[in-house]
Amino acid sequence: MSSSDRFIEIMGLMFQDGGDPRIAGRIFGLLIIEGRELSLQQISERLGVSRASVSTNARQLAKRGAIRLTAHAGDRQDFYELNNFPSVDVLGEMAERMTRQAQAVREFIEPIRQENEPAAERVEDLSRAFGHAAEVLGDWATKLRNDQTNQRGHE
Amino acid sequence: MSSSDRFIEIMGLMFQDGGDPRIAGRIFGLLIIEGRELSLQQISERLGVSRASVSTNARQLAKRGAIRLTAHAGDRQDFYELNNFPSVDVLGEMAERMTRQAQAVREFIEPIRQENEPAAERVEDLSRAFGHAAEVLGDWATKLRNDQTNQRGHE
DNA sequence: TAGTTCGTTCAGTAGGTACTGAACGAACTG
DNA sequence: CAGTTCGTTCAGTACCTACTGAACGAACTA
Repeated sequence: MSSSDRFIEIMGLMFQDGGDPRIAGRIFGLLIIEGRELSLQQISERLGVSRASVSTNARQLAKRGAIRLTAHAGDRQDFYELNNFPSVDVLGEMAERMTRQAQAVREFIEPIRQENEPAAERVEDLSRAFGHAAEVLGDWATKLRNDQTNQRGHE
Repeated sequence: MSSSDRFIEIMGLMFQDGGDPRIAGRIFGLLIIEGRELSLQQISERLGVSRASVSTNARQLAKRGAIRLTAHAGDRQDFYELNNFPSVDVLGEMAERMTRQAQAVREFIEPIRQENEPAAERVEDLSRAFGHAAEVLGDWATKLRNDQTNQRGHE
């Protein structure tokens, strides 16, 4: 088993550790190793998993911004490849999630204030923490994008 | 069902959504609402779950820094309460995890370079991304801690 | 000593996902 | 038209983990 294969498995375990499907991590790892677009079929064969799983998980990864779907005229196949700056897109997704959570928590502040004033203060703190997290993540993503754009521009 | 109870359930679902046990989120939510220390037994009764589950999940939350274990002379019970700055500790934990991941990935760079030079570059990028993430999270935690310490100090 | 009250551990279970295989629609070819 | 090759969907399964209940050790009391 090559180091590349082991790396792919490690990525699977990292994803699993974070509560995501192992296959998603393997797809991500494979696309890092290959560095080029692969068809859904190729991914399926290379990883030894069903096309159904690849379809589901690759779309999930694309939604998160880690990889992207590509297409070619005259070819019905879906290709997937590593996004240019996967970390940027993943951070953006995390920021959105934090925003949603901040909003969800915020809706409880006033109702809880009717029942328990000090508790409402703590809930408000939590909502602010989520909001702040969203902000920091968003800024970070922006900074990363600029850094990487400049770096590439100098090549 | 009160707004506080609904809030506790929402926290459970948020944790579940993030890949953590629902009970952990409920404990966290309960301690936010109560704003004081509760014994393991009290948490168990209030949430309607076994002491075993509370034991396991509360220790997990304490390990992550979201809550903390407290004790009193002459009382064998374990009490848990919200940490002063839960977000700070949670960020610190995340930073540590990123550091571990950066390290785990870094170990693959050279072996992969032997097999596939360009792939090694991409793996190195990933390792740097994790390392950078750890750094940003650490800085953020430090900044938060200072902000909050100052804020409290002025009260 | 025996009995109580803690928290923890662990085997077992229930519930929920990850994954598969089969069926399907769409887009194409001959 | 039938046949092929795509991707997706969905029912079924296999697995995994969250949770429980029981058993246990520790620390205490009587």
